[in-house]
Amino acid sequence: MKYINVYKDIKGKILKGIYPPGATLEGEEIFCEMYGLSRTTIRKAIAKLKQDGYVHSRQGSGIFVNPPEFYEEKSLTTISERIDKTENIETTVLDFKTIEADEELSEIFNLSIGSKLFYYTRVRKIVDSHNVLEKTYMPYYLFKDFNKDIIKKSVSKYIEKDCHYTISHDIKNIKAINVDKELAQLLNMEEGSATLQIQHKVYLNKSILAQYTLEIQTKNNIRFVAVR
Amino acid sequence: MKYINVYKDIKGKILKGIYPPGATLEGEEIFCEMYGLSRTTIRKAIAKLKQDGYVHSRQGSGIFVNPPEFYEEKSLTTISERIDKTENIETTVLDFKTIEADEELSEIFNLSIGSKLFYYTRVRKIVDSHNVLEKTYMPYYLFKDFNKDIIKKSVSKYIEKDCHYTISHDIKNIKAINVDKELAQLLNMEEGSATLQIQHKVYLNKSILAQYTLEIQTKNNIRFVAVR
DNA sequence: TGACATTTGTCCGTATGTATA
DNA sequence: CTATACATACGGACAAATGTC
Repeated sequence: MKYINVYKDIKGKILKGIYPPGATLEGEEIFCEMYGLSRTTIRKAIAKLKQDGYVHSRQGSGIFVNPPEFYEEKSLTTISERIDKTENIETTVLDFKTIEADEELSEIFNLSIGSKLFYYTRVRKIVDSHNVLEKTYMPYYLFKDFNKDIIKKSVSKYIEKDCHYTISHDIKNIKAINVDKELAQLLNMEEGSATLQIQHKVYLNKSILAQYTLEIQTKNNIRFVAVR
Repeated sequence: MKYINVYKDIKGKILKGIYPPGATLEGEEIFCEMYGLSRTTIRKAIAKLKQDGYVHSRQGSGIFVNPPEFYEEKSLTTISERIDKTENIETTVLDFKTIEADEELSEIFNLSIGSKLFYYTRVRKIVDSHNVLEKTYMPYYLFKDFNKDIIKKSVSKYIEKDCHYTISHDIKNIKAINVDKELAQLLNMEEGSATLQIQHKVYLNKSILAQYTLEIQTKNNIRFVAVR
């Protein structure tokens, strides 16, 4: 875990402005001496910095600090994930109950029609930012002791820490939708206007679907940065 | 470049189904013998396979082939980039002219109002798939010999190969919009319905904006996969 | 429960290739 | 042309997680 410390150290210096955007970093050899580590380890740290968009490198030239838009708001951080990092989120649970799967849901979860599912909706307000409405479905047979308190906190923590499930991957589909009457009222938007809907599926090992969420954000915008 | 050959070989076998989803790959040591390469090199190839979503690995366990949704349609490949790979695109140029920057454009490009810009619109039909409408602006002072023939082919190649500029990065913003009358006719969509608009900025070194594109796709859907 | 072999992860030192200035 | 700096590659050693007996 030495390389991760180097990564954190350099990342911190970039975020603090000690290495400003456009700056040339010390060469790999210098870093080796500075941290007293081998070049392999330094390069692993640099590789992670590159992967996360903090720096880029050119052979024969050097390692350069990227401008902030490279690493801000990257890769579609929907709110679900941000909860673990900042506590600047107000959560209101609107609804929580168990329902029976209709045809659509049974197909999504690959369960028989009528199977029990947990269903909840919540609004999350990112302080000084936008609102998010989430509608989530989770199969009952996987999460028997699921309850309302968990929803106010972090559901993903519950899945991984309390239930000891391993989250394998998630798939997000982004779509434009017209705001309906219900949404318009809840999020204070204009009926019929266009907004982004994010469909979010969380999978456990063996492609078991653990969570199906529809997210609507009042902020009609998602940004990506790609480095050549 | 040895590792990239290994990468391509294994990737090919995954795509051909020789390694089906869920399969366990040969261990690293076996690969070393098979390809006659060191473990470092094999690991570099595996690392790239992991990065591109083809496989994942667990310490103490092995290297496993991911299901197709892990590597399909990843990371928002807008059409602009796909042109280099497949020739299955029909391009129709609808408009090509020079215009003068209004307030909005002058701000986007950081130029004074009235500066000359190239402007073109084109429709691209992905064979057996969907349509894309692009509206693009490019500053005149950077691309004096720009012409209609280039637009029919690859503009990004023109920027890099012919003009010898280096593309530093690009930023994409996704937004939901209501389809207006013009769009509805061009792309055979319903007026007022919601669809995705991708705003695409291409930057050269020193944060010079070389290209500003608004893209609208008839396919109202973008997918992402993230692996834990 | 514990011991053990297997497999990936991390790390070191060194050498050579290649793009850049 | 030369020096510099990153990229690729080799081989070896130990750590940590996993699965099995």
